[in-house]
Amino acid sequence: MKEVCEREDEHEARVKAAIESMPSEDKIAEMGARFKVISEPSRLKILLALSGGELCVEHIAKAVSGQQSAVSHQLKTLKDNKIIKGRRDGKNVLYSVSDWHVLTMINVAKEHLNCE
Amino acid sequence: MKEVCEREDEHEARVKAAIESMPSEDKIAEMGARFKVISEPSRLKILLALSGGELCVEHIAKAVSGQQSAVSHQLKTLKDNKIIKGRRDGKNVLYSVSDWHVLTMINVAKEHLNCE
DNA sequence: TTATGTTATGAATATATATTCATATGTTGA
DNA sequence: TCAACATATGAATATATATTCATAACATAA
Repeated sequence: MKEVCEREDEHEARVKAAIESMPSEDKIAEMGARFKVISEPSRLKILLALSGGELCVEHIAKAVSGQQSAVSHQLKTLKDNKIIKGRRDGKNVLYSVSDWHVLTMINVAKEHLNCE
Repeated sequence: MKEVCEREDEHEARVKAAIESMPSEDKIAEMGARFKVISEPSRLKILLALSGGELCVEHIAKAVSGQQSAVSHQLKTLKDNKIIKGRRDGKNVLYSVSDWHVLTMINVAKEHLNCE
């Protein structure tokens, strides 16, 4: 086995541990997909808006100053990735955050920003 | 003011609150950038590998089964976004996660996945 | 059923960015 | 200074996806 750096033993053990505990490609892809969905500013704004409670599409659009069509596309993406859920209420569909994990992550990210 | 849906008062109050507490465009862009950087599977793998401690570039490449050049590009992106930091150690550069917030987010995401 | 209001979606365009290859830069020891 | 190794980077290509416009689908009330 070729020596890679000055700290071969220490690093080699970590590489081994990393490989063994590395989630499957599928799991990683799914985790990444969640982060990616949250990462887009337009969707992040929607989530921040929804953190106060459920809203209908037009009200979401008002809250984020976006167009109906764009917001609807974004809502679909968020829903497909199980970040939010929707329920019909008469003519409207009311959306809300589906999981506290999402809000936790967003709050940790906010905190991260403030720590600098 | 035009009525938007059946729950006008409730929603209107939330829209107002959302707009008032909405972070600046810059802050949102920065938060989004962080999530985006973490979202790419190749970079997520690197972070998972680094969660066990610092590693040099070639060992990172081994841990994630990636090529040196690609890994180096990814490391630069992670570093530019303050997700990781590097320190020189002789011929090598050792990288490590720069902030517990990052690991917290990743762990919350893992948990989120397992809850389904 | 029709008119109206609300939300969703298909297609096109524009933009962003991950990866690769080739090569440059930087570090150490002889 | 030179040789060998480790890491970084520029440019090109390929791919992904956000937004817009136009329109479809759905729900309600009359």
